[in-house]
Amino acid sequence: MKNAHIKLPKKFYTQSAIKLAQNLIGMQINRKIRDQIISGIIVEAEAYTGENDPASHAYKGKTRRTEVMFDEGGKAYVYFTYGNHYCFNIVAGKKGKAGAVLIRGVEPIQGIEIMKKNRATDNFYNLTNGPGKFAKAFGIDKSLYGEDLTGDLIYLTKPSLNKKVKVTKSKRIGITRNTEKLYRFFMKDNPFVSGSKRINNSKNDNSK
DNA sequence: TTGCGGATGGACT
DNA sequence: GTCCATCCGCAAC
Repeated sequence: MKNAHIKLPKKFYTQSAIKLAQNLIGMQINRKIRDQIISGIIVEAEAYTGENDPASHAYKGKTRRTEVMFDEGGKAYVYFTYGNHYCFNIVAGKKGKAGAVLIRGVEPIQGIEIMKKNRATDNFYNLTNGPGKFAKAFGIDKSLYGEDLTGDLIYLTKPSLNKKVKVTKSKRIGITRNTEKLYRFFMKDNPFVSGSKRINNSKNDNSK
């Protein structure tokens, strides 16, 4: 099988969560299920540093749930929230230092029929425009906790088309602590960014 | 052992 | 626009 894409090296993930979040925008994420590949471009991500970030799960220290966040960057941190939803994070930084990047929005480019099946919807623009939606569309669950992102099950690549990406930053979403920090990064004007609600076939201006 | 908060999404009005 | 289902990890007792 031809591999036009090159996997991002382990070293890429050892940068800080904040830098990693910015640099992940525009990268391609690939998921292999059985013999099928699902992939998409990351358009939205949030950084969670361990220290001095009360919004981070790792803020209170290492626990069984968060221990992978203290490991070396380049692994998957998957957690379950609100009883219904999985969220997928990429561990950042060096071993011993906590940090992770939450993937919030992805633009589908391959395996779209599988995503529609996983999400049980036909609405293309509603497949992956949110952390829980993305995880479900990509078949992500706790079995991927700690999975190496340079492996085969789920891995990141640099797209062959290396377009210049416009990255905007804002406050993070859905948290109650440390909300002022501008740790959320996203691709401007991309319909798969989660902030804009109610996206239909016709794009209305987001008045808010 | 119990109680509770949470980095959400979907159904419904 | 509003409300609510529903699981896991953690702290307290």
